[in-house]
Amino acid sequence: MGRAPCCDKANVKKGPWSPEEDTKLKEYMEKHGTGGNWIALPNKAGLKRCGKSCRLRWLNYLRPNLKHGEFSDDEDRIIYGLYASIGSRWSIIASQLPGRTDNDIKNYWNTKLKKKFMGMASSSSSSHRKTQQQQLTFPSLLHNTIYSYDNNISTIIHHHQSQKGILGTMNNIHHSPYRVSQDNSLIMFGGAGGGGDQASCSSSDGSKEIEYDYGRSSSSDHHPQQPQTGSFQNYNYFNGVDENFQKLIVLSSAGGNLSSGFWSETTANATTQHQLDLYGLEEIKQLVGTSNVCNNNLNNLFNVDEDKAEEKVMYY
DNA sequence: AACGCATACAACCGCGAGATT
DNA sequence: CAATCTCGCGGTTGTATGCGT
Repeated sequence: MGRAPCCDKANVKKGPWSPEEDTKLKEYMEKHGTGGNWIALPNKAGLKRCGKSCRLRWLNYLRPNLKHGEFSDDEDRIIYGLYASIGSRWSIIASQLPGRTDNDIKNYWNTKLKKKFMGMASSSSSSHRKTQQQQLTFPSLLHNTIYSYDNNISTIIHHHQSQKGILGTMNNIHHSPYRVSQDNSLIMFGGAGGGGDQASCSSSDGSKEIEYDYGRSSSSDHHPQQPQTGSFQNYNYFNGVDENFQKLIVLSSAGGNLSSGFWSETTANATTQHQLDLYGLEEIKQLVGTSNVCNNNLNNLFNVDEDKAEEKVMYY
């Protein structure tokens, strides 16, 4: 009882596009556009291709103003930062990089950036062996990055924009790493529909580090104690901003495995994990102060009805 | 020169969400 | 309100090219 195929697979060409096909598609698109229907487009354009294939070819290769070639350092920085915050949401990441496609960025990440970053992360995760250079390099990429933000959270941003330490937030994304410098506490917004938001705080040498392992919103979410290969372990992310925060507060939407939140102490011999306590919405509002995080902001960030009180808050 | 492996990137596939019927 | 359709997304695969031996 599978889904009906989008086209007659027997009569469509697959594989690489020829220059002639490219020309046909390009000319058709420039004259007519999609007409709101990719499925019907191949017939109209005289192409023996599946509509999906046409769409992909156009979006990833033929459409105007696409950038090809090397990614700049700025683009690297943005990809790093966004992947750190939201994971592999390539379309959202692409929306922050004009001229780049999600496919481009995905390929670039998988083939180059991931290795570059994992090298940095693996060396930094052995925090005791961290060099000063490593501590400085990665956070400095992100330190002053302020992404675009929507009006719903502008209050927060404006309140803190002038203060050192703000890492920024992203348009329409409610999982923004975020630091409240007042009273030296640090708040991180986590939250994804299916759960999978993990955050931990580890302390090995007296300093505090945040490990924010942003999982995927699926039932296969990995456990924070077992960081998923390829996921972002930004030990240094906050560490580079301020090592002296006193509190870690994680705000997250309903669902998921918030109860698995923990912080850990690591010594040469062992790692001791400590469960995080859960606090309710009202409590966190008292802790943080509604001038910093107002109801609307919370609701917008979490996209839930406050009355349902589904938000859970971890407070360390 | 030939081979095999690694890399880069284009393209495909299945699925979920939202729109439409 | 259910069934169907289309779009868009993210994971994966396929293929061309580069590089080392």
